[in-house]
Parts: sequence; structure tokens; C-alpha cells
Amino acid sequence: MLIQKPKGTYDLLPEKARQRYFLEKRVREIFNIYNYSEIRTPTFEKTELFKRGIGEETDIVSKEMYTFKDNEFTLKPEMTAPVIRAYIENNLGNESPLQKLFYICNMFRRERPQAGRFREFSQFGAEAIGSSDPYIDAEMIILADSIIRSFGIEDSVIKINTIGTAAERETFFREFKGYLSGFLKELSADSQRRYVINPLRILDSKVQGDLEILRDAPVLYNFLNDETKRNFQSILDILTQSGIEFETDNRLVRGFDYYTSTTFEFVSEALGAQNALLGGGRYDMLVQQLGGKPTPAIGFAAGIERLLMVMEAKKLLPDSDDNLKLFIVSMNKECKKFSFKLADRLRKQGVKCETDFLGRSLKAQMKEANRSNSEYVIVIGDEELKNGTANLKRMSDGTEIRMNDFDNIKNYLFK
RNA sequence: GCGAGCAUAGCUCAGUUGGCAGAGCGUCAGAUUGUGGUUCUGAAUGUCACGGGUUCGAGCCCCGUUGUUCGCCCCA
Repeated sequence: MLIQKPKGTYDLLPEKARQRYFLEKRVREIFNIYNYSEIRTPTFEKTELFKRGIGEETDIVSKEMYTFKDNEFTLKPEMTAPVIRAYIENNLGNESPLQKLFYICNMFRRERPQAGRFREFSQFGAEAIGSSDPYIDAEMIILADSIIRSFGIEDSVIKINTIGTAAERETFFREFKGYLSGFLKELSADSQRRYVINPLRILDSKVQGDLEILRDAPVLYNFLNDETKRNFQSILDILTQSGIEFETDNRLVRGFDYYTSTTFEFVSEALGAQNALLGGGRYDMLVQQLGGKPTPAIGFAAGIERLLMVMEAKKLLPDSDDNLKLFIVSMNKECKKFSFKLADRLRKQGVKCETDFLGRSLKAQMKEANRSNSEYVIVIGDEELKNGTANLKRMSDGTEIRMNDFDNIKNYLFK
């Protein structure tokens, strides 16, 4: 039986690996410009970190984690909890009252794979820890937007909401559940389940019957106190001043327990059912919950596979421009000895070049040079060895340049 | 965890009422022996996902397994 890759994983073959490198490089550049510094954390963490960080009752923790048999450790299903753990453990708050961090890494969730969803997947994201300034909320969204836009994705829609503090939600839930109790039997099975586990998520329902019931339901926003509302309004104002287009969506709620106040999502029509390209929000209680001092924080995470899917669909991925400079063709074994040394010398001068390793015919080597998009070809035969001259052929138009100094080929190549 | 579809050459896919395993692309070789692309000629490559069953006979029908795709849930 052939050994296959685990379900929901993928091999990144050279072309795809190059596209991903392109994406990661650009992402790093933009994070750097916004003064976010990279952080890397272990691939696995204490299981307890995710239970306390994300919430026991969330889908991720309750059924999607890759936990080792002894239950002590779990492959990370997301990065916010590990970053906060590292922040607390390394006393980063003492170094500077505001830490702006970013990450690019892969993570693991045991879900059924489908379009835009994998069991091992990659995200890049940012966390700004230490500030509750609405300007940092705005910066986070502007940063996310400029990354998305830098890839040429213009039609991604930004949705923003505020879900208030835990205390504000408590009073809302009392009213909300009171209202829904009258319609309990008419709600969809999923929403009936959520009624018990996480009533907030009922707001997210797309079932027609639920939508009708929700139409007259109490609105979370009305239960938020003035400060929360003012704060939210400031964020929206700053975004508007910054020229960011967005939609407020008072039904946008997210699946992690740690979110407070601001939540946002970037969605794209080019994706399938899993249309969220990027998601994030404020989590002012998490640092404290994980044993640190009370510290406000906000972050986002973007799905790299989904981003690449959109870019592929919109043909925004660049072709490789990293071609061979020179292909050295050898006529026979004696010439190959010379070619190999020549290639080695050129490579040490930083010239990307290649020679034949299959003992193939002149024609086959020429074809190989053509296939690999080599800019120049040089044929090394007995005459060249004897005379110390050769023709450099430019493959784009077939013209040949006379070359009579093997020690200075580089000068001919870059003329 | 639940539902539906799919599985044939390296890739994309045909394959009729059950009757010799196919095409295009790619790969390799050649077209008077030191010059690629275009063209032409030829060649190689298959446990028809795996395991059972029905049948004289199964790529095709039935059952199971695995993989995969798309949904649900949830998320990036």
C-alpha cells in the first residue's frame, strides 16, 4: 500500500512553493513598514493553554484539536493564545507598554477538509498588545487592508462589529434568551443547540425561519454602554478618514470566546462557502485570563491558502522571473569536465547556471536549456577547448556573441 | 461529527447494451550525425484506488474500505 499524505494536508510543489514565498516576502515587508516584529512560538503547546485561551465550549477546542495521547500537549490550532502566552512568559509588557507582533506559520485543526479548508493550514497575523486606543483598532484594519490590497485584491469586503464586554453581553443575553424562549420550537436545530451553548452565534444563522424570528429580537448594540459605543464610533470615524470602505454588520460574531468589543472580517466572493479571508478583533480579557496583568489587545489572522486561492482565481500570482542565466552544453565527457568547472566558477560569482547531468545529446541539452528558460547557452566542444573561444547564444532571438576569454564570461553575460 | 459527488497514463479527461485499455498535453528518441522553440515521424508509460461479490466475461453492475471534491457545522 502506497503511503499517502495525511488527510487535509498538501505538498507544495516548486511552483506553489515559489508563490507562497512571494506572498510571505511581501507580507513581511508590509508588517515591517507598520513596525510589527516577528514572533515564532512552538508548534505544540500545553493543551490547557487553548482550553483557557480559546474557550472549552468552542468548536475548535471541543472537537477539532490534535491533542497527543497523553493529553498534555496539542498542535496549535491558532496563534493568539500562544503569542499571549509568550508575551506573559517573557515579560514583554515590561520591555515596552505596547508590543506590535506578527507571525507567519502553519497550524492544525481536525476538521473535514473542503474548499479553502485544510487540517494543516497557514496564517499570517498580527497582535498589538497593550493599547485600547481606537487608533490601534483602526491601524490593525488598515494594515490588514493594505496587505490584501498589495496583492491586487480589490473586491474584498470589510465587515465590522462590536460585541461589547462580557458584562454587556450578559444583560443582552438575558433579554435575548427571554425573547427567543417564545420561539424555541420554531428555531432551527442548530440555533436551538446554540441557545444553550453560545446564544451569540444564533445571530450568525442563515436559516430563513431564524432570520424572521431574529428580525424583532433585541439588538446587542442597544445593550452596550456609552463608552463602548463611543469607542466603536471613533474607530469607524478614523477608518472613514483613512479612506477605508467598510460595512458595519451587527450580526458579525466570531467563534472564539476571547473576543471583546471590536470584531472584523474580510470576505471575498472568489472563495467558496468558506468566504472569510481574514478575521480578527479585540480581546481585552485574554492576557489576564492567561495569568498576566490586565492588558488590552487586538489582532487578526489571515488564511494564506485562501488568499492564494483568490489570487489564483484572479490571476494575480506572478510567474517566476528567476531563470537561468546560462546553460553550458558539453559535447563529450572531456568537455564536461571543463563545463562542470566553468559552472562552479560562475556560480561562485553569483551567476545562476546549469550543465548536463544525463550525458544527453547536443540537441537534448539545447532543448533542456530552452525549457528552463535559460537566457544564454554556450556549447563546449573540442574546438572551444583548443581555441579558448566560444559563441554565447542568446536564446530569445538566436543571436550569438563571440567570446574569447573563459575567465571573464561573466562580463559577456551581463553586457 | 453529518450529507452528496468523484476515483482510468506524469497532467486533463473519453471509454457505447458488460466483450482486446484510449485521446490530447507532457516526457523520451529521430527527421543525413556541432545548436533550442514551430512542424513531422516514432516510442515508453496503467494492479482502470483497494478488497470482496454477480457473470462465460467487469474499467462499466452490487457491497465494503480508503482517498478525494463540494456542502453542513465551524473557521482563516
